[in-house]
Amino acid sequence: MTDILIVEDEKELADLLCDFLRAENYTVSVAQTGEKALSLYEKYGARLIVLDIMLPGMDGFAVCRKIREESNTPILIVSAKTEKEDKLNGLVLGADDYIEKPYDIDIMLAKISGIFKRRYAVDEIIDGDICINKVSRTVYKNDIPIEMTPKEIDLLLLLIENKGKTLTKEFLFNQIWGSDSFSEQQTLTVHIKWLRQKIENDAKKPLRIQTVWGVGYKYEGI
Amino acid sequence: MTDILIVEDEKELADLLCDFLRAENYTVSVAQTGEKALSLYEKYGARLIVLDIMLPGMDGFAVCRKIREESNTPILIVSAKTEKEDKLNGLVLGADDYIEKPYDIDIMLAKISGIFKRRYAVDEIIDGDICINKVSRTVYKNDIPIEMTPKEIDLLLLLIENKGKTLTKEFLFNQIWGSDSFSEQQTLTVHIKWLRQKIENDAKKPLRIQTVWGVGYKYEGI
DNA sequence: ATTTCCATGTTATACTTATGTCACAACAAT
DNA sequence: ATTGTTGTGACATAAGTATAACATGGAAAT
Repeated sequence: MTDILIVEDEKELADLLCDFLRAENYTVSVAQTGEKALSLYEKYGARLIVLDIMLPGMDGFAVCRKIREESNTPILIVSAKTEKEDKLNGLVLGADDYIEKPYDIDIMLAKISGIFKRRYAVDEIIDGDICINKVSRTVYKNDIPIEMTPKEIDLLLLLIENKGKTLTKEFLFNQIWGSDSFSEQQTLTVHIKWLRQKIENDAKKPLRIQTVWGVGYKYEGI
Repeated sequence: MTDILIVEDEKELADLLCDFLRAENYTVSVAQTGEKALSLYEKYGARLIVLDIMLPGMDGFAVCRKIREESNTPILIVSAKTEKEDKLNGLVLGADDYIEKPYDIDIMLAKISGIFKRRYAVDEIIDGDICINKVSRTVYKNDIPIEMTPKEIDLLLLLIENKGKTLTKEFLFNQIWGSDSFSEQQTLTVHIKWLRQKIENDAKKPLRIQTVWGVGYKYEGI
């Protein structure tokens, strides 16, 4: 499935947006007419549709209605018209958000990332033999539940949700303990140690939670 | 290094922006004149400069030019003038974006976060057979990971992100060690040496990190 | 009330790695 | 050749991290 389907007849504008989105690791496809959009959607689906209202032939409203007949795929309406009726019309039709042309590219990106977050946030994270359920806050290793203290889960989630990223000790500390906390430094390393004992196969040679010397820690996926 | 250096003579405006940015966890410093800005930049560096054009004394364009002489740090121009020439001037000078006064704070924040994403969330910098992953802070040569110390990575990044530009020893030193550091001179050359041993094909004839005699070093792309 | 238990912090110490310094060699520029 | 600058290797030290053992304080159990 494609992440984002852009429906826009101005090719340059579509391409520009496309570039920015791909730079943020979305997969993107572009349709220049409503008809094309529907057929692409039929064929490949999409997680989000960025839909210009003003289209040659079949207009954006019609596309929106058609898509809503069969799914709840989020739709972000783009329109050059500033009239209120459009805004209303779009949202009533089931669009999830609205942006006016000409738009600032950063605002557009922020809106899109917001929609993805709200709509596609996951509550189960799996990495190798580890599985974390964010809702129940339970951790399984090889399907066997592991007792975790709140702080441990917080720390693990923070690391695993930034898999591959090096997080500074300061950042980790502020996120878990709050920047106004008194305790420091060693507290973090001690908790890292406990976490390793629970999730690493060999706590002596941690593969998952790796030390980045002088900086912090990072979680490496398996 | 500071995240954002605001150059703005209207103190209230600067403070306001400053507060918003700090709330988003950027570190911020403010300069009210061009001269102050340059000296702050020399001393502490910055990841982004938000630069008002209309300044008492040395104007924004001059500041922009000066900074461009020694680095590629992104610059966001702020201007009350709406004339096109400004826009051009600013962008030609190498500014990365442009915003008009009075600006909407949300747009400003979106632009800034956009610049940070595009510029610093670039995971990978590739140059020939060298690949640096900034988020995980790992360096690969021919896909083989190379062990790097924090200072080495900092130094390499600073050089490679200003590819082709000669960075003075003083600038390099201030950026990596901080201008208040005691140690000096030889420390830098020693670190350069270590870096060369790790990334040059022939450490005796360094191609990437070139010595600019009497001035400093520059990274030459392959 | 008292005890027990457990998550969490703290501290001291061993250990590992990075960093800075120095003396001297090599080098470019004049 | 002389001078100032840069490169090098050996070494000392500083800084960061891991670990174990212990302290604390609140919640649950008795």
